[in-house]
Amino acid sequence: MGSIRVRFAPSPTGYLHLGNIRTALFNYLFAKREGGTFILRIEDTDPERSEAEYRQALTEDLLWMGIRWDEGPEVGGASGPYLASERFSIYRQYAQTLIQEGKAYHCYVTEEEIEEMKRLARAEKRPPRFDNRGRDFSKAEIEKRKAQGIRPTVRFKIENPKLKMNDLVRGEVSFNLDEMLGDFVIQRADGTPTFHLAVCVDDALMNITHVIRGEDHLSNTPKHILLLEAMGFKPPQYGHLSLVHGPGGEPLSKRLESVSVREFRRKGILPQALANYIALLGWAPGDNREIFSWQELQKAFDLKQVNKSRSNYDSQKLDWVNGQHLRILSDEDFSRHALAYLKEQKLLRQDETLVHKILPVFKDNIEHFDQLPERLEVLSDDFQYESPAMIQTPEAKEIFRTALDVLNAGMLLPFDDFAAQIKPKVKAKGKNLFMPLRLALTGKEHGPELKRIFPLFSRDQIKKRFERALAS
RNA sequence: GUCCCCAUCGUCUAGCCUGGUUAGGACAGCAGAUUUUCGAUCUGCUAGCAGGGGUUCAAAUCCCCUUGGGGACGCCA
Repeated sequence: MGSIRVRFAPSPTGYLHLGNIRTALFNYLFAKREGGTFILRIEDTDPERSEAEYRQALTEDLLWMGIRWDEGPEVGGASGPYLASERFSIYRQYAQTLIQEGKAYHCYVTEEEIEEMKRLARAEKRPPRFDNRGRDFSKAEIEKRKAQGIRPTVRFKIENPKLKMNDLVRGEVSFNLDEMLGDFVIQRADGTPTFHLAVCVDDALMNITHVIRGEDHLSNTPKHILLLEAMGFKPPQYGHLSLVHGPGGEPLSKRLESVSVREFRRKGILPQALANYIALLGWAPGDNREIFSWQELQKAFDLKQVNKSRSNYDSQKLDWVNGQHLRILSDEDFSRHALAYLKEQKLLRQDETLVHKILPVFKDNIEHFDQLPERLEVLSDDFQYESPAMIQTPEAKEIFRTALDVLNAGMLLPFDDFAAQIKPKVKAKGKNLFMPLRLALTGKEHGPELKRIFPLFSRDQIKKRFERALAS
């Protein structure tokens, strides 16, 4: 089945968020599993909202995730161009043909009239659908409106009131179009196409076999099927993914920064961890596995097992998944990824070789990379103490004095032996002994095991730190 | 309002199609172990079939209704 062709067709009107990237991922996984083709198409049909910056960000985010398109911007392909804005003349042709065949018409109804109509409908508790009034304006009426300077839209005629489809994830779905759909606009008064015309023409011309998209498009699907058929094309198979919502159940929006792909990058989430987590939203492998590598994910993912109900984003579970992925990495891979992150986010403040050497120490200890800069403060000699009170007690001072004595008495010992020497000479023990030691050495209450941190410093550095703690 | 979709622990889910399970796993929470500290790790515990009616010897599972949630109803996508 190498003939599968899917597409991800975002509009460049904001940054990609969790829901968008999930749709992209499911398309990608679905296609790759069958050896199919994944196409990226930019749906910038609305010049007013589309921005080049977002287009750039979008491809960057996709690539970061590890999603590569076989056809699309930059890479090209046989069905290009892949920017809707470069295809306007094609859409216009199809609109023209539909008009000639009597399947669409120039509509001289103004936006003001439609507003008024909808307002009325709502007031009377009727569905606010277009009443098709522009369909049979008389010649005279049209001439009159033309004379007033009204530019027409092109509307597609809805003729079939009932429609059934078989959705890849939801099964059989039927629509009663009579109640909900009026003739809809396929070309704006300024001659630009609407999304409906563009997707249908593009999907058909690009030979898309499966359209996997968000459930918000489910009610658009009858429009698309009707349009496609009117143009003489066979509609693709549709699959509508349930939407992901925020932690409180609120809908995700492109303005919600906390769920944007860029925010996850900033936070230092690994792309494979994000993919792993996102895939688990609405899909489960059937066994009890939770952690997947990219390869395992590609192998295991099956659109048939995607469930129909909505899900909520839970940052705690994402963090956990990311932590698991971090721990799977070898020390070397961890350092490489972490360093790349620090550089990308411009957070590298210390000597690179030194940082590279110390990084593995934190591998078992963090959930995402943005916790690193704070941890790396141990490398500088003048860090702030997280809880100054803890090193100012008489017991703490006693510990520091003893530590200095031990240091001065002989050579630098491994941490366990070092601690063992201090222990019998001071009153404090357990937590009360180790917390002051940790504070004096690292300035923090949390961190890796002290015996891993200890060997990274010279005897002089250690001495200085205890002297400083003693003086604080 | 109308149409469409959905409904298992607080959250993500398995089980539903093909009725018989102590309703399984994970995150979070709580407790313990370990680490002479925190974190990480390990073990255990708490917690769920939205409600009502059918069908059936038997219903999370099949059917209907109610309720709740979501989506669509744009010259946005």
